[in-house]
Parts: sequence; structure tokens; C-alpha cells
Amino acid sequence: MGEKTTRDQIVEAADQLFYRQGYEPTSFADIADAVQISRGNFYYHFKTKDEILGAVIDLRLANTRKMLEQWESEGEQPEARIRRFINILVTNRAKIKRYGCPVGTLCVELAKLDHASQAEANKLFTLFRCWLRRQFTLLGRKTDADDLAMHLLARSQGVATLANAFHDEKFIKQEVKQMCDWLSACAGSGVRAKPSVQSG
Amino acid sequence: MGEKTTRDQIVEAADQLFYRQGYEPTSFADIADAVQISRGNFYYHFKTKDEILGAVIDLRLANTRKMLEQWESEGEQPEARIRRFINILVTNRAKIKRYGCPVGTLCVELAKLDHASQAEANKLFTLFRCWLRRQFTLLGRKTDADDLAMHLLARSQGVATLANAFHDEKFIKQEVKQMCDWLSACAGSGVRAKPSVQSG
DNA sequence: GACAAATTAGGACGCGCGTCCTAGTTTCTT
DNA sequence: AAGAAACTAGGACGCGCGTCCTAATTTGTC
Repeated sequence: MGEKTTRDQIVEAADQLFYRQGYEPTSFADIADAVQISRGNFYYHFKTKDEILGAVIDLRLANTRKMLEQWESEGEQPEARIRRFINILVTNRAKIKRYGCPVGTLCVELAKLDHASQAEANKLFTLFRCWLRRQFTLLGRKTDADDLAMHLLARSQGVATLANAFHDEKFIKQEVKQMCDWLSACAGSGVRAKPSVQSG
Repeated sequence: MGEKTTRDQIVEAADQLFYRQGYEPTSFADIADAVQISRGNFYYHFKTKDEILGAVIDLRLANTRKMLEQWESEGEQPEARIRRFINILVTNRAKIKRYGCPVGTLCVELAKLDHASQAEANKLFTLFRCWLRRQFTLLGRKTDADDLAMHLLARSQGVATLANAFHDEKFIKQEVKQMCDWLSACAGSGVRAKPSVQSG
């Protein structure tokens, strides 16, 4: 029923803790405490810390895929879909202000640790990238769809990082508005050579 | 004379290691090994890990200040100065690809650790922010200078994060070009209400 | 050359970590 | 009801960490 398996509870608790504290600083004990189980029980489900990281990444990948598919199946125009992506920043602004972007901060940390799951975590970025690319293609920007996707990803990342550093939610809204304007211009301009310029 | 004090050697080694591995994952032993001194000697100069973090941040603040002052004193136009800022991404592209932005990644890590030196590290961002704001003001963008400064900071951050995740230097050059175009438009348009839109 | 101050070496400490084990309990299957 | 399988509890291990101490050595001063 409403009951979740112990394993799922562990993965979800780890997901939250990794987001809030980071992967390395989060200990087995932290997670076991959060789920209120013994470390022995924990060990039954996950033998190593890497293993649980893998499970957390898989969970995030699955959730992200689900979200993107839903956005795609709701019959909107590609422009509106991309706008949904941009608006995640606003929806999650409180958490972003406190903990940054869940994808970006994890990838940054794993890159520094030179961790084996780096590539796996980067798939989260790739997921968004490919989805955005498809939307831009549908928008008629065949030749530069990938550039536009990367551009938008980068801007979102930057906004999240700075909102976190300066603890500033207003900045998020401001930049989101600009990104939406940029998107409108993108959509209106049909096929072009490159992402080009905004005038300030 | 070429001889640096042990203390300076420690701080510089820590600076590098914190950048490459992150603060938490870097141990006293790592730093002592890099400088080839004993842990006891290390302890003579720095009693705690927080203390050395403070010294590293101070070093970065001093170096950054020096750099910005130099850019300002070399008699260029504000637009050219801002272009210098943007071009750090290209100059340091190899390191950024491997380790990300030294400022952004440190601030992200300290935020997750909820570390006491968080505010101190954020001064690095503030340094750039204020410097950029001044340049935009000189450019005639009095009313939105700070917005433009934040906008540029965010884009740089995003580019660094994604270049790191995707191990892509070409992306850096691409985005730098766009930022320079954006800057030209900024400079050309005189006083305006807000950063506004780029057309794709 | 003598004495103090600055510097260096290297080991000791307690703690928390990831990991692992074994014994107990619950749940499932028939 | 019985036996197997799934699950849980809680302690033990070795290691590396940040920290701290004391003794040796170098450097500076008169």
C-alpha cells in the first residue's frame, strides 16, 4: 500500500542527503539515521557507498525521464515545453537557493573526486540536453538545435549557482524572464546559423 | 630570493589541491606531501583545516583584486575590460574542462558543507560582481549595471560547469563568442531598462 | 660561542568512517 | 506447522582523518 520498501526509503533518503550535504560528506550513518534503520540492515541492501550512489543516480534518471516524457505527451507546442524546462528554476527556487542545482552540484563533486560514477551522473545532463535539442529541432532550428540546448542548459546552471551563492531568489525570476524572452525570439526567427546575440 | 616561505608554499599547494580535489577530500597529509614537509611542521603554521582554507581564500581574493586592478589600470575602454573577463574562460579552458571554475566549485562545496567560511568565499564572486558593475556603469548602463554584471557572471559559471561535465573546450569558445557579441550589443545600446533578449 | 626564538620532524591520540560478520526475527511457500 | 528465504539488528575491524605534543634542529642576536 502506501508502504515503501526499505530499499526505496534508503535511496530516497540518500537522494535528499546527497543533494543537501553532498555525496562525500554524507555517511552511511546519516542515511541509516534518516530512515531509522540499523547500519547492518543498510548493509544488507547496499554493500558499498558507490552502490547507493548508483541507485540514487538511477532514481534521478528515471524521475527525470518520466518528467520529460510527461511534458512531451501533454500535447503542448515545443516552445511551451521548453518554457516548462526554464520554469523549473522558479518552481524549485527555494531549494536551489539553499542547495543549488541537484544535477550540476553532483556532477561538479564527482568530477573533483574523479569518481567512477561520473559518466553515469553526466547522463542527467545528457538527458536534458537531448530533450531540449529535440524541442529546438521541432521549433525549426535544425542546424543549431544542440547549440541552443547547451546554451540554455548553461544559463540555467549559472543561474542556479549564483542564486545559491548570493542566496537570491529574485535573481532567478529575473533571469528566467530573460530566458523566456530569448526563447520567444528563438522560436520566432525560424532557421538560423547560430544562437547569436542579445542586445542587453 | 626565489625561495618562498614554507607558509606560502603550503597555501599555494592547498590552493591547487582544493581546486583539483575539493576542500573536504583534501587532507593535511595531501598538502604536506605536496610541499614535502612533515605534518608537525604543517601544524606549526596552521592549527586547523579551516585556518588554511581561510588563508587560501585570502590568497585568491588578493590575486583576483590584483588582476582586476591591473585590467583597470591599463587604460582600456570598459568594454575591452569586460571582454578580458569573458576571455578568462578561453585562457583557462584546459583547467576549466578538468576542474571547473575555481570560484564556483568552491562556493558550491562550502554551501553544501554549510561551512563557516562560506561568506568569505562568496566575496570572490562579489569582487567580480562589483568590478563588472563598475565597468557596465562606465559603459553608460547605470540603471541595470548590476543586473548585467550578474547576468554575465551566471553565464560564465554555466559555461564552466557544462564544459567540465561534458569535457568540451569547443563549447567554451562558442559561448565566449556569443558573450562577446552580447557585450557589443550592450555597449552599443546605451542606457536601457533591462538586460533583455537575444534572438538565437 | 651562547642563548633564545623560530622552525621542523615524527609519532600519538581519539574519532568516525566504510566495511563486514553473525545471530536473531519476520515473511513467504507449501 | 515447518522449513527456507528474506530481512533486520548491532557490534567489530582496520584505516585515515584532524589534532596535538614533545624533542630535535636551525636561525637570529649580542
